[in-house]
Amino acid sequence: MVRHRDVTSEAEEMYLITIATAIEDGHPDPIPVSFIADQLSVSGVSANQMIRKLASRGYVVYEPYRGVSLTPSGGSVAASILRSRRLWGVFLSDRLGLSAARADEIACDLEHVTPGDVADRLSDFLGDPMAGPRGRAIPAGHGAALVAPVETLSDSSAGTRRVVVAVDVSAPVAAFLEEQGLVPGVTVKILGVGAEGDRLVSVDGACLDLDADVTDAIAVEAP
Amino acid sequence: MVRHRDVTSEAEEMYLITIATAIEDGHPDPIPVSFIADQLSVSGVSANQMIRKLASRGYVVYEPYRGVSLTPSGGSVAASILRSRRLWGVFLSDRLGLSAARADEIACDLEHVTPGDVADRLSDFLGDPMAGPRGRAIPAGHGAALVAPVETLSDSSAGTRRVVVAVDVSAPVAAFLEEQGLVPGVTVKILGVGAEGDRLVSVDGACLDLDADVTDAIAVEAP
DNA sequence: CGGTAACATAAGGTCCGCCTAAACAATTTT
DNA sequence: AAAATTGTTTAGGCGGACCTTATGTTACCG
Repeated sequence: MVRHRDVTSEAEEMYLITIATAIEDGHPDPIPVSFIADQLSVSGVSANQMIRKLASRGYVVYEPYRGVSLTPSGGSVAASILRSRRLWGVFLSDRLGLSAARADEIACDLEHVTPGDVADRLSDFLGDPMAGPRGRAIPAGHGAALVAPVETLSDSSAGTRRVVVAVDVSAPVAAFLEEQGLVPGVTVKILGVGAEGDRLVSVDGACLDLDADVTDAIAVEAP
Repeated sequence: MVRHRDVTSEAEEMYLITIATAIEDGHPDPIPVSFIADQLSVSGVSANQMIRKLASRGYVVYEPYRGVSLTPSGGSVAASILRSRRLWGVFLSDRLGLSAARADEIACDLEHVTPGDVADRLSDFLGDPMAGPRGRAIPAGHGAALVAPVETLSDSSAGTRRVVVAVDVSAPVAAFLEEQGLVPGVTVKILGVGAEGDRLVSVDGACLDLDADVTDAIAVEAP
C-alpha cells in the first residue's frame, strides 16, 4: 500500500519539474539555483544540496555559479510527471468542475502518485487532450519531448571531445567511474575505439578503457 | 505546491484506516496493535509508537495489551479517507479500465491527497456510487458513518461512571486536563452537576470541577 | 582592477517515520 | 504455578528533506 517511490522522491520530482517548466517558459538554459529555490520556497542552501544530489544521480548537470540543466533522463522524468499533472488538471477542471487554480493545486499532488500507464489511460479517457487547463502542452506518453535524442559514448568516434551528461549505471560501476573523475559535467576525449567496441577515453588527463556496455550507458553531448 | 498535510500525515492516515477497515471487517473492537503492525508491515515497536502518538492526539483510544479503537474524530478522518479511496477505486476501474487490484493500489496513494470537497465532486461525477470496486461501502461525505453518536461528559448525570474517549479542546486546556489525569482511556465518576451545568468529577481519586464548555468537549462512553 | 553582491559550501540542527536490541510486563499454556 | 509466548517500553540509530549560521568563492560593474 504505502508507496515506495520508483526512483525519485516527491521532493526530487518537484525540483525536476521546476527546472523543466522554467525551460518551457523560455528561461535561458542553465537555470540559476536561486530561481529554483525561489519557486519551491526553500532556502538556497537546501536547493543547492538537492541539486547536487540530483546531479550525482545523473538527472541534472550542475555548473556552479551558472545554473542547472536537465539531462535526458531528468528531462524524461520531468516530462512524464508534467504529463500526469496536466492530464489531471484537465480532468479536475473539465470533468469535476474545479477552478483552474484549485485543479492545479490538486493535480500537483496527484502527479506524484500516477504511474505512466495510468496517465496513458487517463489521457485516453479524456480524449487525448493536447494541452492542460492553462494551455501548456501535455508531453507525449512515450519518452522524449523536452529531450533531444541521446548520444552515448558508444556513438562518439575516436578523436572527438564530449561532455558527459548522464551516467546511468549500477552503483558499483558508478562508484568506479566517479573515482576516475568520469562524472556528469566533465569533458572527455575519445582516444581510441577497440575491436570489441571498447573505448579508450581520457578524463582529467587520466586514461581509461571502457567496455562497450559501459560506454552505452554514458550519455554525452558535443562540447 | 508541496503538501503541508492538514492535520494528519500520510502515515498517520494509514494507521487510522487500517483500524477502520479492521473494524469494518468485523474484527472484535479493540484491534490489537500487532495486527495493525502486520497490516502495515512495520515493526511492533513502530506501530506502538505511532499509536501512542495518535492516542495523544485524540484519534484513538489505546488500552495496552488489549488494543486500539477509534475515537469519533479518528473515525471521521478514516471515513473520509476511505471515501476518497473507494471513489477513486470506482473511477480507476470503471472509467479507466484498471484491474481491481491495480485500482486499489493507485487509489491508496490518491486518497491521501484528495480533499473532501474534491471527493464530493468525484462522487457526483461518478453518479454517487454506493460501493467501491470490492463491494465495500463508500462512507458518506458529511461526517458520521463508522461512528456512533457521541456522548459527552455534559450528557452524563451525577453518580455515573464513564470512560473518556476523546478530548477535543484547545492546547492549554488539553494540557491542564492531562495534568489532572483526564485523558482518553481513563474512567471518571461524575460526582455532581452544578447549577450552571458545571460538573464535579473524580479522576484517579482526585476531584475537579469542570465548566460546561469543557465537559461539552469531552467524549465519553459507558464503561 | 578592485570591491560588493550574489552564490557556494561546510557544519550543525530539527522533525518525521522507521528500524534493532534489550529489558520488562502481561497473558496464555501446559 | 511455572514456563512459554506475546506485547510493551526504553534507548539508540538511520535516512530524507528541510533549516540556519557562518565562511569561502566567483562574477560582474563601476
